[in-house]
Amino acid sequence: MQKTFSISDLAQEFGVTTRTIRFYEEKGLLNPSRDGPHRRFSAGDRTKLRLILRGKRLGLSLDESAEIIGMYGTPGNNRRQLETLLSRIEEKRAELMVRRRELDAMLREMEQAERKCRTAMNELDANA
Amino acid sequence: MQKTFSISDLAQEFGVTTRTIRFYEEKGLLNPSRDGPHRRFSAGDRTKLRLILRGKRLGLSLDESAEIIGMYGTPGNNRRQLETLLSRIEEKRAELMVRRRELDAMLREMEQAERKCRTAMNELDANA
DNA sequence: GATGAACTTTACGTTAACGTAAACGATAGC
DNA sequence: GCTATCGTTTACGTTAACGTAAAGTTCATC
Repeated sequence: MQKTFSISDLAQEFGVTTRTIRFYEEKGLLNPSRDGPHRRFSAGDRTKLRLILRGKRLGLSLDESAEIIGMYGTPGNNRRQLETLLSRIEEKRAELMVRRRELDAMLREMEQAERKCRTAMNELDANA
Repeated sequence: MQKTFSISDLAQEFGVTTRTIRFYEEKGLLNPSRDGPHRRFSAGDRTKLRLILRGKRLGLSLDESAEIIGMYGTPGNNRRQLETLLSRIEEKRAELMVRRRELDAMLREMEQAERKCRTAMNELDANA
């Protein structure tokens, strides 16, 4: 008795078109079950969609998001698989931390631009 | 006697092709002067290129990067212009802060995945 | 003065991520 | 039984951000 979602449910909730969702399925990022010809999305699919869209906002490609999502599942039971997974996680995490630093730098620069702007406005006021 | 850079200087320094740099000029993101037919890039151009490429890594489009770079120059002297600029800066800054929160969330999730992975490995060790 | 390296312009090609349109099926309400 | 709504598949179109190839120029150097 799990809750499921239609394609337009998800499209509306996340502000994307149904075409987008079908495209993600086509690429293997989503695996809805079928109710006749109609897609039925699980809560897991919904979560994946949320992660994909967040990844997009952060500048990740769909393939990158797929890779990251793949890291979230239950890890395998094989030693070598676990080690491979762990190193891939570490690698991605390092990448993301670099991005975070760059983002922080950009934010600081914008704060500086804002200060310059306010200073210029104050000077206008002073000369009025 | 300012230092300038050739197109291949910058291409090599930043690990992009010359085509990429010409493309950015074509789009108005860079404005090198000319030495005969050859482009001469100033330190300012170099900085802009650096900002563009950083923007790309953060998932910004070239147009978005251009907009942000435009915010860094010396602000105008007109009151209305200043107010417009200030609100655009504020808007972009808010956007970037949202991204930062999302990036942090993703990083936390990856740390969690890493812990799960390590736990699984420890269990393998224990049962050996 | 021929060669090679670095540069130029012009122009068509490519990939990711969808948009858009056509043509069709199921189902609910009037 | 007609129509509207929601879904389906198939297939070609579009945009951003370059890649790639062709054909020519300039300048140092052998």
